[in-house]
Amino acid sequence: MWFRVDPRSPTPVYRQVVEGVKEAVAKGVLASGERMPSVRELAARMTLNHNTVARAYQELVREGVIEVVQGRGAFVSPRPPPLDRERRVAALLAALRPVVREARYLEMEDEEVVDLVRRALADWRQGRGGEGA
Amino acid sequence: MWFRVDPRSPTPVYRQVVEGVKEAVAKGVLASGERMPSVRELAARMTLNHNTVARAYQELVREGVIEVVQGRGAFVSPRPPPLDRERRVAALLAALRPVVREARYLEMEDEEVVDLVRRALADWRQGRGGEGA
Amino acid sequence: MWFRVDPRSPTPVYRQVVEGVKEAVAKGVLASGERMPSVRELAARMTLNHNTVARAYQELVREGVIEVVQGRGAFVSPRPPPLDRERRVAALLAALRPVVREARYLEMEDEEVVDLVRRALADWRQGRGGEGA
Amino acid sequence: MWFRVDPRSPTPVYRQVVEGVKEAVAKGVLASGERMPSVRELAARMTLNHNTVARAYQELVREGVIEVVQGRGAFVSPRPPPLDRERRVAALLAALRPVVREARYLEMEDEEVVDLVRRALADWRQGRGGEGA
DNA sequence: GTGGTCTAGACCACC
DNA sequence: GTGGTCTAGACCACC
Repeated sequence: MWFRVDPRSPTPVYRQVVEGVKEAVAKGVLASGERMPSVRELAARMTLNHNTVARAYQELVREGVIEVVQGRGAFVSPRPPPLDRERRVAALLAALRPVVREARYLEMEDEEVVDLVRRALADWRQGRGGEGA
Repeated sequence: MWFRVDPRSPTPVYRQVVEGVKEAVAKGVLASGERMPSVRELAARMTLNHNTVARAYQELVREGVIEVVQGRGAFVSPRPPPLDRERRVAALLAALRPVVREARYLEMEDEEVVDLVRRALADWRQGRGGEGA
Repeated sequence: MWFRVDPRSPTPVYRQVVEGVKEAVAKGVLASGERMPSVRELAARMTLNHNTVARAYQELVREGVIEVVQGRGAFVSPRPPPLDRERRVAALLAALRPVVREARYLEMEDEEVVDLVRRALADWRQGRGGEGA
Repeated sequence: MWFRVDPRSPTPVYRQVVEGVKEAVAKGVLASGERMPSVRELAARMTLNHNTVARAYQELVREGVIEVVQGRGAFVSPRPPPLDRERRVAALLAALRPVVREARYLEMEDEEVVDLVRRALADWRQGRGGEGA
């Protein structure tokens, strides 16, 4: 599969599936319009409960990552339209809050934080951004 | 109080208290060595149960943010020693992963992400980093 | 159960549960990977509150003794990796301090102390290491 | 003073005083029959509450480490008679239990544990066994 | 069914 | 007065 799931992680399994799929899309492993495996197929392949995978798919639909066509299966969505994107950028900004808070607690300089971000971006590119939640 | 708590948030209330206190320390609202309100007083002021606050204090002790003196109360710690800091920087890097993942999913350029981070850092400085958990 | 708990002991009950479980693992009563009784089941069997047992389990997770799998229960961990072990040896050394102090107060010779330790190790092997906290 | 006390330690202050005095006796800093400072004097010198020191003295009497002579003050006891000693050796053996338990959990060999004990004994002799509880 | 969290209220050791 | 622990009972997310 394009990602792994750790049942011992504190992040719910269904959430890990959601993130795993998004990551696969981000990395181009799953292309726009590509057909997703069925809920039961993915569940079988990853030895997960199909209810768990179903819930993940629901969430992915809600987040606009995939689309379900009646009786024909699920497909990777085209990239979200600009408006939606704005909302996501806002979400990203919100996601940065705990990071900034911790950085401030550690009395890090702005540039130190920025350097760390660049490093995180580079890590990802080198494929080292592979697992975990 | 220096922070708010949302009982309907998925993050547990005691965790929100932990983050709230760390944020207060980061912002200088709580100074090194300053006396914390007693567990019961904070609980009363925030209309939480004393057990919930006690758990938060224990977590804060474990994270080195506060220190408890026998029957006298809790006090804000002096800043964590540099060694401890290293471990925290690593934690910060880990905290950046989901952010990077989302950014990649949004097909943002590195510099776009960096700009967003700079904005988040600036927002904080302007005191707009005030609420949420 | 594989251990007993003394509600009047100065060591908190939840701590006694932690030690009891570690002892069971050390003795092989609980094998690596084995499923732990559920929090509520153990609580019922020991006539403790489920909260107390839950706290013990959380502590055991933190110490790497058990692992919790989402909605399926807790399991005994594989043995801690060597690195972690180093830290534990240090802890063991620290735990020896009060023993040494008492021995010195009793004016015991080094070899007397060592003999006592050998005896304690043997006692354990003979299963006489069974009770107390 | 012959020892220090850490108010932030989880071990009660009065207990630290007890251990501190025993350690001083063990090290010969306080000799048999020597006069102890009065409760209030020791409290003043260590900036502790006199109630705390009083409690420690009570405990020291109970353990046979010091003796109080009506109106004349407290004195370091002569070393405990052999019978008493036996009881203490038993106590020492009991104190070894948690150490043995942890060692067993770590799957340490007997000789490894013995070596660690020798090291702890040597550490003490080199005066490195000075503080902490 | 499984663990995790929270309130409510009591009790305890320590200072 | 201060933090720590425990029982009782309710509720929740996850699988």
